[in-house]
Amino acid sequence: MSWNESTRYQRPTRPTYLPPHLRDQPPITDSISSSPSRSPRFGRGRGRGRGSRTRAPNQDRSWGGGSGGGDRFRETFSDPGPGPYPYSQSQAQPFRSSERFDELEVVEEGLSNVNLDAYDETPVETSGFDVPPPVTSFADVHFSAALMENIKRCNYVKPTPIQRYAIPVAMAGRDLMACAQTGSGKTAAFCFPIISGVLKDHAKTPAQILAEGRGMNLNMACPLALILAPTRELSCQIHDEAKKFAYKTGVKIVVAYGGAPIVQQFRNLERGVDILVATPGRLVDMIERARVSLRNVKFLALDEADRMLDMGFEPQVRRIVQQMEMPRAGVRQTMLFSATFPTEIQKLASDFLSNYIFLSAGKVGSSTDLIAQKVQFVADMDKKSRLMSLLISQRSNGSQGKPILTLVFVETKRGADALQQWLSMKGFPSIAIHGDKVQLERERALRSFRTGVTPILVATDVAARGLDIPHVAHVINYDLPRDIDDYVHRIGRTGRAGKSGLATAFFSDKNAPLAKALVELMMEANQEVPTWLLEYAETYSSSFTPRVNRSSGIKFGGHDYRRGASTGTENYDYSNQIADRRDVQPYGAGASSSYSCHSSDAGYSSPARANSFGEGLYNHMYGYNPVIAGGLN
DNA sequence: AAAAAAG
Repeated sequence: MSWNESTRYQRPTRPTYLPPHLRDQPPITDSISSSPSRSPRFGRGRGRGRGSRTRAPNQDRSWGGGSGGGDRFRETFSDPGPGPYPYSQSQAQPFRSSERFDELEVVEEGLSNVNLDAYDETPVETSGFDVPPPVTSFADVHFSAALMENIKRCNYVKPTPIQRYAIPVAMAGRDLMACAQTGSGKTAAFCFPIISGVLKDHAKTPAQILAEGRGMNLNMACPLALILAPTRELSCQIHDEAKKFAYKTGVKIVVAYGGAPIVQQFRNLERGVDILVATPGRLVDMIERARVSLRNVKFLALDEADRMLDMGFEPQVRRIVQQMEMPRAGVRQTMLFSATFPTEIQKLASDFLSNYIFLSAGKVGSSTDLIAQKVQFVADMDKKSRLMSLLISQRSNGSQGKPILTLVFVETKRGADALQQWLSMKGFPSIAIHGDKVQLERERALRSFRTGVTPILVATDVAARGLDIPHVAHVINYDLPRDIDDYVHRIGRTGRAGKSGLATAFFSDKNAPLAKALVELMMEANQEVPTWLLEYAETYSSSFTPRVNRSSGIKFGGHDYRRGASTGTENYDYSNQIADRRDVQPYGAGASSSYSCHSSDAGYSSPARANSFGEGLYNHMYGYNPVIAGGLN
């Protein structure tokens, strides 16, 4: 890196005396560059020299050694080490989270064991003005050496489709609305460019920074980037992941969310923050207390953006984005990511964007055919026994004695507790997570599930979106959601990072409104649809749905709504699609199946394909149990 | 009639 550290402007992060005549002024004096450096609280902790003193003593600096420790690092990192369960790799330490979340498993494997070829065939749609061309490798992007090193450390070998397209767009400073299948690496797609952007900002001279009118602020954090997420756990996860990407770059990342002591989070902010990851409520609180200002935000990312803009969240998010000190669209860079993007939400979201590029990676509907989807008709009163049958048979088919991580979604918080207690009573090690639990319990539940201590997690939709829990082999929709988008996100907790997974849904009478959308989604993903479900779909849609209905029809987005706009004086460049080959490794030992497929019609796969490996996994888990196998469909 | 997000 060529910047001269001694002349770098260090943004203040702690109440520091500033002569009144310098406040909120762009002073020319060089006292700015020398004054901050005297304070040990200043600086961004570049990992050496003065910066390292600013690190919290409990921050994890024990691994990785110096810049020459790369090889040793890789060795440690790729070895999960001994543990009760093979996924306890966070205990190998390389990217252990710091501070109070060091107990939260950071099991994100980068995309190390991942079969990236599974994504090669993904069709990608792009639209908007002057779409920057995709890259084929991270090396094609102009990332700084430190960031590139971290990308390697995380074992990111090559970019996923969404990363190939989104990263150049983001690096070009363009606004972005991105729709990509669950588990395909969205977090990295916005984190890499943001970290890169922050690094470029760090390289600026004091004069450049002051010329932008960015003054010092007493006791008020002014992050350069803001990442919003809909749940506390997701914001933690993004924080943990972003920290790995920013390791030893000096980029400071802080997380803020409710249910945890705000003072601790203030303390974290005081140490300096470049990138703030937050849930909306806590962020608003902090802004109102004048401990955070959004005035310097240059990068805004909304993860699960469609959720952030749905009915419950929209006012809060709109307030943050439009009514606080946030620079307006076009001044800041805004990136919205989700696996689903209903048209109505796209319209709302376009308020936040300026001349944006729309990306859609994955098949229409954004469900993935890496997930084998099964639907069983189960009357409500029979659900418990059916669940038990499923669990018993997969228990006996577990590979090598390892528990099969099973995520069971229910409708209500009370229902989650009740089912979990019943399961525990019946001898199934399980734990529940929902929004009525105190934060510590929520985190404990997640950890206990991740590590396999309780291989069954009963959850509400709090766990439906974004959470990356490696090795979830089975998602059971004990209660189906009302909204097909939620279904897409729920089943997306399995089949992540190129692995295949299984999703089983219990469909009861009251789910009739979902039938049509479910059928369309399953057909899109080349899943076998039971005939009774087809009948449900037809019956319900003909007699109960006079016209296009909220819960029927494909509404996940996957296409730029501007394409359909009749006001189109603009010329969009549509449908840039790629197709290649794929190989898939399912979870579990015995049942690997792979294939390759060349497709010329832009990635729409043959019906036989998805089922071929889906059935492999399915048979692996259930094929030996005639009772269960016979009871399906 | 649900869940989530501030306390």
